[in-house]
Amino acid sequence: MARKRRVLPPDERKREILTAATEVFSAKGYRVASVNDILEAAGIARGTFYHYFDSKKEAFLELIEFYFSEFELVLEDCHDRLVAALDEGANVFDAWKDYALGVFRFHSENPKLTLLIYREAMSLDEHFSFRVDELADLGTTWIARDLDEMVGRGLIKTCDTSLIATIITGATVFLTLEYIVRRGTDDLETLATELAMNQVKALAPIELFLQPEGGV
Amino acid sequence: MARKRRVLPPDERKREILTAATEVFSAKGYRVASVNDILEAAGIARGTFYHYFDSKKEAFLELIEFYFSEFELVLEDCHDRLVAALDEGANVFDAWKDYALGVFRFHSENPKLTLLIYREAMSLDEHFSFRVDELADLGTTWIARDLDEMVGRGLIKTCDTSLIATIITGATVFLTLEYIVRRGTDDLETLATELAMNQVKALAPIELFLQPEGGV
Amino acid sequence: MARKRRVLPPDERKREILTAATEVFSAKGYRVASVNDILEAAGIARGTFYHYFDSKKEAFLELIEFYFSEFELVLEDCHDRLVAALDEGANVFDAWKDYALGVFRFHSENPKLTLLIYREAMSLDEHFSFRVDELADLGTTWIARDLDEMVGRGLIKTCDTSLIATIITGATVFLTLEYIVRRGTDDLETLATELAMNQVKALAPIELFLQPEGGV
Amino acid sequence: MARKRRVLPPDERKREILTAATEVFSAKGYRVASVNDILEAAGIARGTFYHYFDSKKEAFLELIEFYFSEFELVLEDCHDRLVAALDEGANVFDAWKDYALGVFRFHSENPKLTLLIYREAMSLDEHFSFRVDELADLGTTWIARDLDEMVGRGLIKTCDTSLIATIITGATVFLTLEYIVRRGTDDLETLATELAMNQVKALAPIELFLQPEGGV
DNA sequence: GATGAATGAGTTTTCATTCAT
DNA sequence: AATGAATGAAAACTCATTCAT
Repeated sequence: MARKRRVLPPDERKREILTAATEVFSAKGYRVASVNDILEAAGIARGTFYHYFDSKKEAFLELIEFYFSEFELVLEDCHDRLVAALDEGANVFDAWKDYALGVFRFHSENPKLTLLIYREAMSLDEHFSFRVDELADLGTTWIARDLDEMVGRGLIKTCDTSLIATIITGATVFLTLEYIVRRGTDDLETLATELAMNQVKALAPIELFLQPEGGV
Repeated sequence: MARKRRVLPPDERKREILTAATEVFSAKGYRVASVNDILEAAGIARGTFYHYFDSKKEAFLELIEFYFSEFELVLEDCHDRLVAALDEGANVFDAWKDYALGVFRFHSENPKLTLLIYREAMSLDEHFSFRVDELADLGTTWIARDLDEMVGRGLIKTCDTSLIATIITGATVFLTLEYIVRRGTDDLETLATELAMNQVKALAPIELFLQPEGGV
Repeated sequence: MARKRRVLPPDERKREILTAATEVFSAKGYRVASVNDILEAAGIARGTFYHYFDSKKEAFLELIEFYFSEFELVLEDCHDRLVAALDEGANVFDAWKDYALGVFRFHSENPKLTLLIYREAMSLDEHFSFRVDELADLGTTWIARDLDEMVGRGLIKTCDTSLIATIITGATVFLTLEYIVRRGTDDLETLATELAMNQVKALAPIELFLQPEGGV
Repeated sequence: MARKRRVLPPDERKREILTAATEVFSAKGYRVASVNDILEAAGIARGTFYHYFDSKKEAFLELIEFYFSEFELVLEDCHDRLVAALDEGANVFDAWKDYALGVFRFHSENPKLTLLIYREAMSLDEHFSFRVDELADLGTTWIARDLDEMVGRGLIKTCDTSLIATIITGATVFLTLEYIVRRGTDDLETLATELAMNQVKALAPIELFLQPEGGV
């Protein structure tokens, strides 16, 4: 009675399902998206899904884990390049812009997954909160570490790097969601330039320009 | 087995239910939270809930609408005070800090509601997306308008105010969620100072301190 | 806190409620009609309804009982007049037409109640079936009795009077519902004439007119 | 506790459910019958019901549609046979009796469905009224058409065929419900004979036997 | 491996009825 | 008498998961 039996190498089939799941989860959110939606999107039968995943949740977690591991690699790479650049005496702006570009590029290559992650990150579903807390911290932690590095080198002023990291993370996330995910812009260069410039100025070690009384 | 019948004036009872609903929705999210959870939290019977609200969704929407209307008032007030301050020749930093303080204070007074809103705002549940898009724009729009105002007065440099507004919104939201909602800090003053300082510097009209080539 | 307290003599208030109930029940049917609908139609509060009736069902039964007792009176009266007419040597047609007219007139004066009764009579709700069976039989029984009377007098042919009574009841009910209730006709005279003529011919004692073979 | 899993071909299972639904709906009426009742009657789990029908209402509509389409076929067939018989010079009584027999036989084969339909037809539930109006008209329309045919051929007297059709429909419905559905009689022959005889006499073109004034 | 019919726990919602005021 | 807030049993429906084929 089976409609069609498309036999596929396990890995390929699994990837197909995960792609469909990304689509569906990012479009509807974890809760609203039903296994049915995924079946339809993937063009498979009910049983097939459960052959590859123990549950809807597990499929979702696999996507999250993928994002996490990839993003961590990106952050690691960005960090390495930042340190290398600073070691070579590059200016802060260029180094920082390069950093931002790396982050934006990663999200630009995975817009659906990005949307899915940030949605669910905020929604703090009891079942995922353990991972989600990590996510909230992941970017902030790396950035704070790199800010400390730069403060240590005297490239930026002494400051509450943790708080500034939160500011930068928020700015980055919102730019990503608004410009990359929502508007689908390709001009990551400009985005990175603006963000880097903004923070480089804000954190510049020289304080001359601010007069206590009167206009700036 | 029967619960004691607690008769209350309608307004009071409704407020009770909405408070319980805020608690529950912010703890679990709209989808996961069940009407049952609300009943328990509010200590009422099933019928009582439906006596005051046509549906779970309607109760939720009432909370959202409350946040929106209140927040809009706050933004309006902040704007008015900003313009007044600038008219009186106050410096940009003080004016901006005051602005940020207003926003932080509002969220500090409604941490549960704030969490709830930002969660659901991001989770983009099909049913609320119409409101959610507004939310994303609400802050950004007001801020962009005020940035334009300041650019016009020559108080900050000419820039893509819409993009900068996105940065500021992101920074504000993340600070709010991390420091006010999550850590429950009371020191809004410091938060506002840091945020204002950060952006006032970043947007200062004088460019002396940043050399195009070479270290900062 | 009470909106308005319209104090009324008990009987009048009760009649008001029953009128509203008739309206509502006939418009929606017993099951679909809610106590709420009745409250709205009667312009009273919840408690007031339950002050006069123990339950929705009881209010409904009161309407049914009213119909039954009134209709029984009508049938009794019709029967008496039929016998009297026959005693006086009136022709069957005139007597029968008069009979039908009585029945039609009663329903014409209570169209809402009639609709309500026939609806619910058929719907055989477990709770009312005991009454409903009676209703189904009420008309049929009386008619069968009067047919027997006429057979006895040799005014109509010998026949299965119970079966014929069913036919006549069905015809009467359908004419009532279609012409009186649905179309709201006032011309009961024609209706009665047609029905009487139809049955008087069908039951005429002379059989001449039907040739075994060929057309009628 | 778990019920044994009975796997069945979809068509068979669906038929099972519809049969159970007919049973339940005809016994309790659409409103009072619960999905639970159907589950019990069909020996299936809740989910199975909703696997085959989107809602209780849809299952009910499917039954209604089945009745309608089948009954229409019966009426069409009866009509064709009536015309054929008349063309061949058969007498009105035989032709008409055959007609009635067709209708009775159909209902005799589906007594539960018949009861269900007439119940709900009268109960005019808001959700089904659209279909119900059709039902009321379906029989009447076909009969009126066939009466016109016979009037045209001079086989019966000129008359208000629409009104007479209402009479015949009412008579037929009541005979069906009382004798076939309620008493479960098998003797459709007698029923058809009586009904046909009744109306053939009533509508005979010859008027000799009835004197306008005076006894019959 | 693949299929999809079957399951049932869990949810939202309705509404007749009760009872404190 | 009259009010309407409060109750909760019962109903419809959802959907992740299981399992016979």
